[in-house]
Amino acid sequence: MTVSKTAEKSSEKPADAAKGRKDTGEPQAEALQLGELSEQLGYVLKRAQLKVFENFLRCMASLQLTPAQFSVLLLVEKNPGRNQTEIASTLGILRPNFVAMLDNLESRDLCARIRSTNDRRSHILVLTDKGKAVLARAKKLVATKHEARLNDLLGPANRESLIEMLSKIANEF
Amino acid sequence: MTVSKTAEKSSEKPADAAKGRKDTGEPQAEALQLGELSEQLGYVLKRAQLKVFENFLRCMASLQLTPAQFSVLLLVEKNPGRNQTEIASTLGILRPNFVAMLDNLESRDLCARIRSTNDRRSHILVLTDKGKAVLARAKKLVATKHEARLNDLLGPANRESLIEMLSKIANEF
DNA sequence: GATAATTGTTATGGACCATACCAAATATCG
DNA sequence: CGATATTTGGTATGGTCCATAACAATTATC
Repeated sequence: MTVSKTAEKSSEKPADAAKGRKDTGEPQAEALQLGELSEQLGYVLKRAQLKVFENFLRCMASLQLTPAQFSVLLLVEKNPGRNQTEIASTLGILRPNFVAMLDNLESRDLCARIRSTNDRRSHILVLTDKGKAVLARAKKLVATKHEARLNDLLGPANRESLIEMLSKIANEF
Repeated sequence: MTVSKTAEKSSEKPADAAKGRKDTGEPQAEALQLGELSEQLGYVLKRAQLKVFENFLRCMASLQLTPAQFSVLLLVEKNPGRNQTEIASTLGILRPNFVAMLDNLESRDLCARIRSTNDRRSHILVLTDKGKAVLARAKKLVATKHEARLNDLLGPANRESLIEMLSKIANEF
């Protein structure tokens, strides 16, 4: 049981040992200067992404869904009857790596592979009833506990603006 | 040398086989619906981060610097005389994983470990002359080829706004 | 009907991340 | 002072994610 304990301690937040501590009077070494790093797109982007994923996992702890798994369920629900290759490639997942992922979801009875009658090579993907139910609960958790945090932090207008800019980067950079 | 070839082919861009292709008239299956996925913060954030890192690596191909290595050089330059633990923890890198990274940079004569005279346990980190020169060139490449792209894509005002919002998320989410 | 292409899969290796543990050096405290 | 605890850099190790090669079954192509 070392893993679960590890997840809570998390990896010591960067610049935390240096920045955000109350001065207790000890002769602590001065904090490091981030310098130009705090203006680097990649740096701040990666940092933000880690924080968001971390928060996502906490919010979904009761359902045991990772961001990747959630995205698969969302996509399968929106596009029922597609095969593994289509779902995987749309998410940027390579087919070999998608196999274990589906094995997991299927073993938990969240989705199912069905041999296509048209093309007996391919597996059609469908959400099970349990999968639909879990996804519905997941959506609510994400909306109320996760995405809501963004509104609290940035406000609705900025939130929309942020998503839009990130989409633009993801598609046109 | 399979790695470098791999980096160029990249992993097939998501939603590319479905979205951005000219209609050639073939009876292609219709594109998948992204649905709520395109509004998910984590999804679009991760996607954007991958694109940005990918572009960063291309821009730095001549210098062979990864984003992580670049951040180390930047931080050491800004904070000379700090030891491994301080630099690593500020960047969110665990000490054990920082060792190989420094071995690499040191073997390329970009930075050096110096035994501290005060505390003979710790290694003070310094950029070598070559390290300073390489970093200077790296900064120019990043500014002109990488970060400039963001201005072209979003405009200066939005760029600033984006960085600010991402910083806020990284620090307060 | 022979050959090529596609689908799901296995095996495998690399990159990155996290933990446990160790020796040397230092700090702490009786 | 000396025993004990802490810190630092390091090794070993395992997990997860990502990418490639190769394969059998099936389908498409010519």
